[in-house]
Amino acid sequence: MAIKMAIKMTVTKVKITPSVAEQALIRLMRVGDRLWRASDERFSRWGLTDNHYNVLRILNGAREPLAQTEIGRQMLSTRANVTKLIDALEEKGFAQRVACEDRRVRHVVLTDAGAEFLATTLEEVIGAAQTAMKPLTREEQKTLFRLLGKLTGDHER
Amino acid sequence: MAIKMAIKMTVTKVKITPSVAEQALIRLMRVGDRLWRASDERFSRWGLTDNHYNVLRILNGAREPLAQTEIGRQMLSTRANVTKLIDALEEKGFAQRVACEDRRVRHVVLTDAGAEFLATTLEEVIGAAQTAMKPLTREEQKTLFRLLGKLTGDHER
DNA sequence: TGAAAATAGTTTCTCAGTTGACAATCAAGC
DNA sequence: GCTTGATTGTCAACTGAGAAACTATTTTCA
Repeated sequence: MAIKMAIKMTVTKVKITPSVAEQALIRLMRVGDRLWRASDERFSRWGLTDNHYNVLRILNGAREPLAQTEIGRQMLSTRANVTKLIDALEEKGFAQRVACEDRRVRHVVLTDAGAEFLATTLEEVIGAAQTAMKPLTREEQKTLFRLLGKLTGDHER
Repeated sequence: MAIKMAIKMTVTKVKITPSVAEQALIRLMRVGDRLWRASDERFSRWGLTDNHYNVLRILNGAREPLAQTEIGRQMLSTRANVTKLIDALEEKGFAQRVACEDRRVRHVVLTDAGAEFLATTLEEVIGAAQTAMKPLTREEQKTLFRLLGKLTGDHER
């Protein structure tokens, strides 16, 4: 069916011919968004957000107890938000705040329960990553990794 | 200063050796997140979110008036959210709802003011995209685009 | 030393976005 | 035709994150 009312319609359009750069950028943001959503959905089944899980992984990877600020820095989040994330993780028994010499800071450590949770869920999380990346060959995955790194200067590390 | 209290610390750790797939996935989500933040900050100067701007671009690219549901579908957002986005854009005079034959649906069109806003801001937006993508050569940008498309099946379109 | 600046964490407020319920309208099947 | 089921948009309640103000500490340096 043709749309009839389009006769007196505003036809002012801005001519946009997206450059390669912009097309790539848009697709990148789009794919990232989609992945975040999928990830969020997965973790919500465990009553967590991906950010909570992220904290657990960071704690697990740390050799020493981390200050909350440091956690926030690693995950590009604010101190205020870290406070809330740790509150929730403590409530669940997955993390614990411990005192620090510097009485301003509170260190956070993974509890045994937190480690166990990580261990039991890890398989699924990794599996999901594998599935998400499956359309790409191993070489392509490496290329993607390298290009993304180059994009943000991370390839130097 | 060494941390002393680490003596009776929980040392339970889960051994995680991230696969190539997972590393690429994490970096992808991370980069996407960073780009969204940058984008959000840019648009906030105009009193908009990137999603508002996204709607404007979608409207601009459409040949016919779009139903709100269709807009939501294109930008992976919910109907309820589209309602609020359009409310805001109408308030600003950048978009307008028009009646439709099917009286359930409300079509949305870009107004002249909206088109003008797009035109005046486009240069900066495109410039920002160019800057963000600058670390990659044109070839690499294409590769990135292709790989991302392959990842989500978009390369078929 | 002691006052000012800096830092860590918390709290409060706000905001964009999602979920779920709802009314209005259309489509399908009997 | 008429009723049942789908679809569209809206509203209210909730959620997660950010910004700014605040407290408690520590550091700086005059």
